Amino acid sequence: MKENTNKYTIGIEATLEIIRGKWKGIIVYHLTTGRKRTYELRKLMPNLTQKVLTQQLRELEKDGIITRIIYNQIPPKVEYEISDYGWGLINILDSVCLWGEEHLDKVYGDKALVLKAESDVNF
Amino acid sequence: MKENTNKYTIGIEATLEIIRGKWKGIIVYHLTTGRKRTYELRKLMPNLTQKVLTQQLRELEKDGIITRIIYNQIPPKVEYEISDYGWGLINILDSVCLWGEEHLDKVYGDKALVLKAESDVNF
DNA sequence: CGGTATCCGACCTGATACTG
DNA sequence: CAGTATCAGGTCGGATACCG
Repeated sequence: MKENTNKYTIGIEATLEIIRGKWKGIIVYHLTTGRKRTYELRKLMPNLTQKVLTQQLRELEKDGIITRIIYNQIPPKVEYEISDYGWGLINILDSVCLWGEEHLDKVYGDKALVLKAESDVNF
Repeated sequence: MKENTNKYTIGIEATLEIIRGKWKGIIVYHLTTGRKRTYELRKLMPNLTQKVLTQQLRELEKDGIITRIIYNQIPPKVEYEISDYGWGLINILDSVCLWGEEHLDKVYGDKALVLKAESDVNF
């Protein structure tokens, strides 16, 4: 059943719904550097299991954030890419990320900066 | 035990962690219109139980987003207010909200606009 | 009035095994 | 290589009852 369709009161809820998934932020982050194959994503996120990865990718696809490109061949090949629509969200989230990093600085001090240095992109 | 201190890889994770709670967005939203007493918040969000409200407020407080003002008196009086630090986040989230609203338009069409009209503030 | 304690169910995530 | 199925564990939110 579950007719719990209590829709959002404010825009933030809608956005949150989309990136709430534990890994979605990181997945999208990795896609900002370019189209990726499934196993590439797996290598980039070793702690993320196949199942959950697929799951989260499906949701992101459903929300129109990413595009799934299927090469019909053997062995299978699938690539994921941020859609034009998705880029709109990402550009916005960029400032959120900056805030988040500053927040980390405040809360954890320098420790938080370690990982930051590992990437060029902010998001 | 649980030494799962796998800290964030990117800023977005930190921010998400803060507003991930199901009600946090809405709570903060209501506080944007000014300092509120506990029972005022409860009236504004009838579907939110006392326990969860307190819970989410505590977390927001821990993260420095809101301030808890305790009047030491009988009967008790407590007020919640967005901190200066919290406003920093909110200003940023504002553009996220706009995106969210547009997303709603895209996904649900006009239906999504109903609630939008009920408030002056974007967030 | 504001908050804590306890219990429970739903959901989300993860481990493992298997399919085309 | 990419994805599905199944099952188990943890976390979160919600209902209820009680305390200062």
